[in-house]
Amino acid sequence: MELAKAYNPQEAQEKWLKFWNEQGYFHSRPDSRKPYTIVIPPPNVTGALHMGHALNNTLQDVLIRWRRMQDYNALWMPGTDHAGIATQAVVERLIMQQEKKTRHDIGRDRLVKRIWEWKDKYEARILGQLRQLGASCDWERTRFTLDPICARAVRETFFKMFKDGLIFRGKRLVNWDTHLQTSVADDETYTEDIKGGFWTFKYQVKPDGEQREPSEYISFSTTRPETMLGDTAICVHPSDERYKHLIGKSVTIPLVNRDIPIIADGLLADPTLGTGCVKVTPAHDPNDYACYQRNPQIGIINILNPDGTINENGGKYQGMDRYKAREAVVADMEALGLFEGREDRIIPMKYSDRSKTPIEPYLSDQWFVKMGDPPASLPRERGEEAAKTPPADAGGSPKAGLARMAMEAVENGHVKFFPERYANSYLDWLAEKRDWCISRQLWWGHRIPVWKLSEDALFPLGQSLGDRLSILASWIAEGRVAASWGGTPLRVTDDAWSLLIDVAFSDDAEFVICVRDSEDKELIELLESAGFVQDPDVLDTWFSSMLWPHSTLGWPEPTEELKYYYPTSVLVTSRDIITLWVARMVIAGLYNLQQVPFHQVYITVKLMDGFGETMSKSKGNGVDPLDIIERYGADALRFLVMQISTETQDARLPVANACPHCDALVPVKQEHMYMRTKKLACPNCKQPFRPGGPWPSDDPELKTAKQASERFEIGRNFANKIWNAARFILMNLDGYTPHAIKREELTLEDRWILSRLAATTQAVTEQLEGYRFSDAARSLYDFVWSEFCDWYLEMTKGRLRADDRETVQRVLIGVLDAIVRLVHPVMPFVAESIWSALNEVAFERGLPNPEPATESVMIAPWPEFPSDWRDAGIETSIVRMQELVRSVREVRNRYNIEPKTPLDAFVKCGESVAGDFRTLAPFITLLGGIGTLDCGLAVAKPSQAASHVTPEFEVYVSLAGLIDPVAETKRLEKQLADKRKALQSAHAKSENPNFVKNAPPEIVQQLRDQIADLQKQIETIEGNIKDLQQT
RNA sequence: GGGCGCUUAGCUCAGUUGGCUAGAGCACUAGCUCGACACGCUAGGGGUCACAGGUUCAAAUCCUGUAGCGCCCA
Repeated sequence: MELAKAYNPQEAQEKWLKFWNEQGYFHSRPDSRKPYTIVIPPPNVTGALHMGHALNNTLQDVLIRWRRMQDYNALWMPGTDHAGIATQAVVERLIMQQEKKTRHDIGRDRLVKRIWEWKDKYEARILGQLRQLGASCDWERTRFTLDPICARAVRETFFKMFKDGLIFRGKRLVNWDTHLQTSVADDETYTEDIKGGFWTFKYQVKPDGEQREPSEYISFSTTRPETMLGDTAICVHPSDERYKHLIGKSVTIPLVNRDIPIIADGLLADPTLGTGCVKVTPAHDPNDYACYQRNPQIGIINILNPDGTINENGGKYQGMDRYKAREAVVADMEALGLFEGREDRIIPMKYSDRSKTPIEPYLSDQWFVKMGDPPASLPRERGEEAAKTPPADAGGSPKAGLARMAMEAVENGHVKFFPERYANSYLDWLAEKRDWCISRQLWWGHRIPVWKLSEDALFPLGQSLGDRLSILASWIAEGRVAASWGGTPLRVTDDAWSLLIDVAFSDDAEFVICVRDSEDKELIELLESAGFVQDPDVLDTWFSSMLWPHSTLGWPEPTEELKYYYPTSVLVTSRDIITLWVARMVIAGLYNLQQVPFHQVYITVKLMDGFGETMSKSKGNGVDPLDIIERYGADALRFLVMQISTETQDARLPVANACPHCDALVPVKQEHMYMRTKKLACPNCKQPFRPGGPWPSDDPELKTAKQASERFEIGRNFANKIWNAARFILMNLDGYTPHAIKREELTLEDRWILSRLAATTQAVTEQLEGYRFSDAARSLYDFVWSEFCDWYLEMTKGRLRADDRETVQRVLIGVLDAIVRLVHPVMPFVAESIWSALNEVAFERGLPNPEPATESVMIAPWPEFPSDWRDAGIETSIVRMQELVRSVREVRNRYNIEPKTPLDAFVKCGESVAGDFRTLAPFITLLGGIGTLDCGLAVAKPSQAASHVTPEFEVYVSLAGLIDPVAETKRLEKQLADKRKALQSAHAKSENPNFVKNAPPEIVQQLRDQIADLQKQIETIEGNIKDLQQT
């Protein structure tokens, strides 16, 4: 049988994806085997997958395919994330472009419908990309964070937390996007330096009531004068002598005619900056807000409407846009003679990534999850289930809050990070125990299941107060709702009811009810008809993502899957969501199930472009995995991913444009990014093209380049190398019969390759166990290419032409079979191609005893060989042979001698080395192109010869009539100088008495041996130089 | 500002707890169409391991500092 001359990745991908799918190999269901589970980090449905996703998912597939071969019941759970704000913003922008309408124009229901359509489209695209990559996900189980199963988990978790008092309502300074009119998370903003101003104003200090002092002024500077309208204090440093006497006095803000105090705060005011004195606007500046929290007596005033105009607190400026108000404030202050100056200044300005408009810090009502520990004096406020702590698997201390529980899971080793150092980011972040703001002013997401009593609907339930309370009490008792009043969860106890009544008549505190089941329509209707309205906000996307490891398995239903697959085995993700996602998943797992969601977390490297910049679509330095798969094949992409997955943080991937005319690769330069360059001339064919990038549409005039990177060639070449090794073997299988192999039938080189195979198999297994992907790729590459192909295959060529070739055929097939299995997790397509070809001609195969093969390599057992196959002696013999062969080849190359002209070689060496060489003589002569090979202690060196000296043998290649004594002498002298230098440093070391005293004996002995070898080699080379001069 | 990393050949990267004369792939140079493979074969050139100190018998490796770069958190 004969394979095609080169491996065709496209053909293989198409064929095997279909086959695997039809066979159902990706599907897993609980059985008696040990489970191995990975949940995919769900990609956002916002857009298509990029190389970073390809990297992350390749590694997961490698692990899944490998463990599946190890007879684990492997489940890879796929799915996608609704990615609240990102997806909504994309669709809103699209609608604006196409129809010039805002979300308010089209309304909530229609917008959400449009986003679902977007989601369907991109989900299909993303899952298609994963399939092309070869991802062996269990597609039948595909989930979406907004589907009914996940929604149920979200609802139940929210309800539980609400009931346990872990969810509360609070004020918070948020990043407000005045354009989209929503808050955005910190990671949805970016900062740019802009030209701004730095204004200095002064206020008159109010004299004390008793004393009548001459007027004194206090000066301060600001980059945002309009916020003056919301100032509630002037702040100085407590140690600042200039202002000490003013602390406790007050000033009047003339524009709104309000008195504010002068306070001291060492954290906010910096005496070395400007006037040393700052204004405090708690509602519109994070630092000022922190100051307010330390000094709550100063109060807090919000001056902005959601659209960025000034509200009623801004007095006569009400209704003005904030930037118009800034001008007006400056002008008015100047008119009052309180303006002292303005200078230009570069200011870091925070922008919303979604609308590209400036962010305003804005105080608003939000829902939070409490992360800290409950106060020691209070009983643990947890539901019955969670109260069973400490969790069986997590070692949570009984009084731990959510953050503390998750920290303990890592501290106690229930969750391990690879590389270990990432545990620090996790622990540091959790240690802050900052409450988590979970509400988002969006329409796309899980709606917050809380109903509030509207202000004008008092006493809504039933006829009398008693009826109302008993209805509510019965709902709470049935577990259908949880309620809170003024932030205090209500329980059906006498004490709690009396508390309720107190609060109800004393305060305007909010009365809120959380409904457990979205299908409890009757109850919801009753609530709404009684004047309750549902909170319009949705939950932060991470609230549903944190449940992913158990929501996908059907929680809160006690499913068979949940019991079998949870906790999962490992999470593979990127380091920038350790806090946002990983930590919260641990929290959710412990809270809902008392068990960690995964035992190990592998953090992948981050991909950079050739300039060390992170890849992004907007820069145009990103790469579409499908372009790479099309150009180099999925196996090539996957191999590169393995190769760059080292323990360090970043991996650079220089990107090039593939010329659409001649296919030459043109490196991407920084000036091409961000669509800055519209047209490039190909340096090869001189034709113009448009560089790849985030272009919104095709250009009919100018073809756009696809992106590529030379670095994928290594994987493509490697796949082809394996393919051709298989091709060679399959061409030489005439007369193959399966049979057990006896050790005594094996030749030296057979035992060598089996020794190396056993070593490689063990190494790769250990490397995968330790997530050392790059090392595993290297082990495979070196063994297959540099040992099996370069040497062993060459050594079999003579034997395959001889009559007694059964043994070598069996060894060849056996090693190939093992290679294909070892390579399969990384390069499944080329592996399956070779496997199926082998199945046709050598269905029964394997070492040491042949067995019928499985129908697919996917379900073949992972190789494992007896450790006594390792043979250090034989490995040394072969290494020695390789050096001999290389030294002869080197002479041939140096003298430019035709490959066909045989060279005579004389090897002076000890008897045991000579014995090895004689055994291997057929290969040495073949591989080195040697005519006569003479070895032994008594070998005479030829008069005109090139020489090569090693500690164990000296080679002389006869060069009668060809030798150039001058050049040869020069070369030997260079060698001599190197050896002498090495000897000198070795001597210096060995003569140091401390070395002998302190170094381990084997190191000392090693050095002595080395010195002896060097001395002998130096003598020999000196002799050879002398001989050369005599010819 | 705090934390975590990185800096080794022209480029991209290895270098496991300090221990032979620092490696690989690509690129480069020279030579090979000999039936597995030009996505290849053979050989070669190329590095003061960012810099400055220190610890040690011994430092690319450990410590301190400096410079540059990246990421996370504030």
